[in-house]
Amino acid sequence: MGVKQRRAREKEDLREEILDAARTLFVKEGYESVSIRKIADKVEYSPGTIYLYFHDKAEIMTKICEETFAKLLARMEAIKLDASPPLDKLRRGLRTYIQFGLDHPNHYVLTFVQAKINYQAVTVFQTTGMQAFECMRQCVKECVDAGEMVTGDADELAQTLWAGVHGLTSVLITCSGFPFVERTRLIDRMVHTLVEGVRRDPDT
Amino acid sequence: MGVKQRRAREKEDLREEILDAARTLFVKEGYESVSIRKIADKVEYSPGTIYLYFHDKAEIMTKICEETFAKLLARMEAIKLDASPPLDKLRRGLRTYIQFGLDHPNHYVLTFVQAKINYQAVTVFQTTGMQAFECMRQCVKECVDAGEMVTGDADELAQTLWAGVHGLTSVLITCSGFPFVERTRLIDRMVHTLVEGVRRDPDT
Amino acid sequence: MGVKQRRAREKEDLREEILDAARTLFVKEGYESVSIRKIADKVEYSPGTIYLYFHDKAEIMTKICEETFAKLLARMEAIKLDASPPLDKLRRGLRTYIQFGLDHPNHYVLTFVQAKINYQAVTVFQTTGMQAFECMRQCVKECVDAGEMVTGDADELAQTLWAGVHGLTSVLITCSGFPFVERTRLIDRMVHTLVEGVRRDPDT
Amino acid sequence: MGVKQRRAREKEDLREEILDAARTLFVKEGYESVSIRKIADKVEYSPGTIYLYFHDKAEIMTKICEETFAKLLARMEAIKLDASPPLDKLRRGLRTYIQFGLDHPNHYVLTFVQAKINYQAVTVFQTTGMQAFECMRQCVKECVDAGEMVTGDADELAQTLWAGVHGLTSVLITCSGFPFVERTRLIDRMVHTLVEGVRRDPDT
DNA sequence: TATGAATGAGTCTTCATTCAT
DNA sequence: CATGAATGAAGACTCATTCAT
Repeated sequence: MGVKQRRAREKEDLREEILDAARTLFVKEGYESVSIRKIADKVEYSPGTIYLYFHDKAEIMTKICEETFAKLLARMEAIKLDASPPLDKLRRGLRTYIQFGLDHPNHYVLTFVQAKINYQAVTVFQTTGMQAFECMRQCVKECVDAGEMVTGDADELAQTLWAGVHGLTSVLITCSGFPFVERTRLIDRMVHTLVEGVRRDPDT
Repeated sequence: MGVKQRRAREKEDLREEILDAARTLFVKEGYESVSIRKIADKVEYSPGTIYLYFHDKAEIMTKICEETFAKLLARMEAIKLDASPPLDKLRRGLRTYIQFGLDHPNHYVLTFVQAKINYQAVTVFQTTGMQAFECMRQCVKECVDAGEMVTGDADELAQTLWAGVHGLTSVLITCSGFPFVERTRLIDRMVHTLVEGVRRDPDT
Repeated sequence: MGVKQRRAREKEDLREEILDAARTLFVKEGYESVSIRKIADKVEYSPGTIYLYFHDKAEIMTKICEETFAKLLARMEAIKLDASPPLDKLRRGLRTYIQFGLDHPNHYVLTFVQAKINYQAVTVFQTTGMQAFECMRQCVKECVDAGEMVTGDADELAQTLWAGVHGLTSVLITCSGFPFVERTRLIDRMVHTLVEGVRRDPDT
Repeated sequence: MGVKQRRAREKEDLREEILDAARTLFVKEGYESVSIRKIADKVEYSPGTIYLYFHDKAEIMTKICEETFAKLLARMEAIKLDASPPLDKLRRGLRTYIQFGLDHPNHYVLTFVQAKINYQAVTVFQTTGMQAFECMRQCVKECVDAGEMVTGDADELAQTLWAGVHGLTSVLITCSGFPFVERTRLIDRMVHTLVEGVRRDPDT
């Protein structure tokens, strides 16, 4: 039985290697510009071998998106356990999202910027993707319920906050030529601005 | 001389038709997935004809980006004439940016989302693009100078605001499947949130 | 009538300009690699205009070959008037042939090297081309008749001599990288060798 | 291991078939006029397959030239072993060269006539090509050293002889329409003429 | 499991040529 | 006479995919 397991692990290993290679290449050169051959070369297997692990090129992209969402979801769900006051929890949530993008820029840009364009990995967006968004919605909901936030639809507020952090995350990753001020200052400012912007006016 | 002029106009017309067709296709299928043939088919001319109007495929993309920035810049510069109080002017600037994206979604997404990835139209980003950003920075500067805004680097603040409105604009255009709340509410909320977020605490 | 003549001359001029441009380009880049557009650009007319002067691209090549043979024939026929002793006349004929090639390397290589490959300008080879060869055959014939040459078929001898001078002419033009000894020495040597080689052994 | 070997041989076979097809077509229609498709059609494979064997069209030409020089060099080097008197050896060398061209007309004309014009296979000309020429130079040198030849630079003499035999070889192959006298007589005559032409005058 | 060979459809691009003006 | 616009066919080359081994 040991052999079978090792085989399974090895198989899983190669699968992961292929995903790694593809992700890197997709980000660097764009989905369409990456050929199966290039991926095969990078993992040092023949092009045909790729097809033993993935049905076609599109499936590779799909798997990468799924991976991304799974990773993101894991991080976001960890927030749920946070017992800080609601607004702090929200702040942490926003930071976590941005940090996730910066920690996995390839995953992030591929999934949230390229995938929407070059490829329709629709399903995963509507399942795991929504779950991740749901985490943020929860944080907002708690603030609203705690009376810490301006009155308003939790969806509306959550979508606004998400759009804000996504905006910063994506430009930080993609606009490499832009003369940004120091990254941490920008992140702090964004989080601060968004939270202050939706916070209930203290003296009302 | 009339003939020559008519000719010139017709030529300009086809040029514009090609740009329109290309823009639509690029947005729908991604730069790399759009072949010259597809563009030619769409305008109902032969592939060779495209080359009478553009040097190559890349030039088509470049021209679209230039067009976009020129349009955006025109709208943003109009803000400068606005004589409203600084914060109002800033609000108007943010709304103008978002509205521009929604009015020209193809232009916007191509230039601000795809171009950065699939293609390097570097120059125009560093010239006209920076000019457009400069408009926003000016608005921010005025608020700071008028003491209406939290103390802080104008660049830092302007970059934060831009990232915010870009975030909303891009998700509204690209995440067509997402269950957004009503668009105008979201825009209002974003503008309100960002401005309140950077505004000087009134009682300090 | 003067206008008509001028027009006719101008027309002839452009025709010649086109031939000049084409010849140069054909030699530099090869027949197939030269487009009508390149020729048109070089003479600063539109591609369509070329077709007012030549039926198609092949005809341009044909005309160049005809021109070449006409020029060659003119030079070779001048030899006929030479009243020197037969062997001297032959020597002069051989030199004239080589010199023609070196004076008009473009013409020569195009007609005698490229045309045979890229294009079949058959007719002119069999008419003017044969006339030029006939001149050489005449020279040989005179030597034979004067008893200055080894007994043998005049055709056989003439063909040998022609092959010899053609060999030298063509390698001098085309093998630009080869470390040839000084050109005049080589020409002298070739002419000397060929003539001594076919000369009647003096003591028999 | 037998399978691998058979595979390797089959691969080598197709490679050779492609070279054969290309050589024939290049000679008949000229390098530029032959498309990869035409070659593919001739060997009854798809165009893409050609690229599994050669990097690009130019490489096919390069390989043909290399093949030619290798074959020529082999024949010429065999001469070195010849123990005949110097002049006989030289005669044999000249004949060998001509015969090589007539035995491999496609190889010859491609390499020595077309390649120089349509294509720059520079390297091989300067290596193997020079080695082949060196053989002829050796033969000449031996004659000079043995006092059998007119005094003179061995390079000058060798170049003259080579130009002579090349001239005959190339016209015999390319001027198919020309009314040549019988081929063997022409060859005999050329060899005889050249050798007599450079031979030391016996009574000096 | 892995591969090497093969292919058909497609890529961007160029070109000789035509024709209305 | 001259041209600018247009095109259909073809160019070299790439690629996702299949399949026999």
